[in-house]
Amino acid sequence: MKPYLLQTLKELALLGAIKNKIEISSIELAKQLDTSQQTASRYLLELDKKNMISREFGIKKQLIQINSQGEDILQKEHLQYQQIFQLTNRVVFKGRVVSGMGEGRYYTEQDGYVTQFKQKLGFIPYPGTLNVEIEYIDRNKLRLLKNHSAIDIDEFQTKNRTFGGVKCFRAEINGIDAAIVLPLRSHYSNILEFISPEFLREKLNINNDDFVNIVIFFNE
Amino acid sequence: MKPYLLQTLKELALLGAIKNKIEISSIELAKQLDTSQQTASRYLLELDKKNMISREFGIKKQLIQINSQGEDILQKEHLQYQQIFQLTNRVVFKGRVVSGMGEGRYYTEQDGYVTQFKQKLGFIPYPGTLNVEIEYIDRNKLRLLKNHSAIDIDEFQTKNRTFGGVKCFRAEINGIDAAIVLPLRSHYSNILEFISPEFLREKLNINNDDFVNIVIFFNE
DNA sequence: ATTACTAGTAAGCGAGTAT
DNA sequence: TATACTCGCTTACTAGTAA
Repeated sequence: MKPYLLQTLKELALLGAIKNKIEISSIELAKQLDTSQQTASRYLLELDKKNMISREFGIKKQLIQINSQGEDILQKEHLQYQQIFQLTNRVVFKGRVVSGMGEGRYYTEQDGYVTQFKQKLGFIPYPGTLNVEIEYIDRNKLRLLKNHSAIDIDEFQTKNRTFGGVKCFRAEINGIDAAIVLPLRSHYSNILEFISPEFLREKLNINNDDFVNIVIFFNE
Repeated sequence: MKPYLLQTLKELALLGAIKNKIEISSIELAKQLDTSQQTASRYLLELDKKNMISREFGIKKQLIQINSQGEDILQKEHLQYQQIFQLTNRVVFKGRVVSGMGEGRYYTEQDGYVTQFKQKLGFIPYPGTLNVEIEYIDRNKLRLLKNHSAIDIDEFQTKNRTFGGVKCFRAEINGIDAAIVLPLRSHYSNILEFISPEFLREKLNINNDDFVNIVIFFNE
């Protein structure tokens, strides 16, 4: 979708062309878009050709209505602006499944963690973590995790050693409820570790190198 | 604001560049925008020149943050999408003050109307109506008034004649509370008639041909 | 009145490449 | 590695005007 066509579609929507036919001449539209009559006419032809709008010609002006395909595009755009300004209680990532070092299983089976997961997240994790490497471009968003208060899993002792504290956020991976765990004493990483009551690889039917969609939720 | 610069700004915002500096190379941005590295670089130069973003150059990539001017633009855009999809409980017009035929005063002083205005709108109107001719382009939105349920003022009889029913909507004119009255038995008009507890021409300090901003509210 | 074609001009694009 | 310049090519724009 060319940016100028999107703007044109938005302008038509603002004039009420989503649910109704609106009566507008190319010169009026041109004035709204601050361009020439010829350009407005061309935009309408392009939108019509792309099946974004329907047109009817009267004796004088034309009747224009945005059809479902055009409305979809506007709604997607709206969603993006909501993501920027409204839905700051969540952040969206894309990533690729990678294999862990096997240590996820060791940690997620420690009683000291398990009881806290049960209490604070409401589930006992399936042993092991699913590791997802965040897409290069989305790594900028990782710092958002530092700015939001997490669900804190406290450090604890066994007779052998100390297990460090962990931060958690509720999350979805390909639409399935899960949580991410961020060890407090670890440096910045591009890999997120997921825990879930179920075996995610099986539940989601995913393997290494598969792409997944991730949503992370912040507490209010 | 050129449409493609707006799109670029939106993409940067989606990557988190509103509150944070994000680390992004021109080639990464190019991939997001589905264009070439050179074009992405040029867009960033243009945005910088227009003071929409701030840039810092590290050894490798650049750090980019959207500044307040850029954020304003995005917020205006967001507002427009909200107007399209969310704030359908209101509609916005621009118009020009015109003189009525003097009959507004006759009608707004009829007891049969006054008591209903008091009861259903909560105020006794200042005698007379303020007439506003709706901007040509905004006339498309007038039909929205037909699709929403109004505050109904019933018809009534005096010993001399029958006064017809009227539909009302709460409204604002240049930010001041008022209401519009639409006679049921009248054809489609490009002129809206306002009533208000106060003398609007004085209160708003407006004369014929002055432009006014109108918001009309629908019940819930 | 309109819409929209033609044609000449301006703006935008990206491969190559300097830095 | 980056960013961003030059320059040839393409796309977009609008004045004039036909329909």
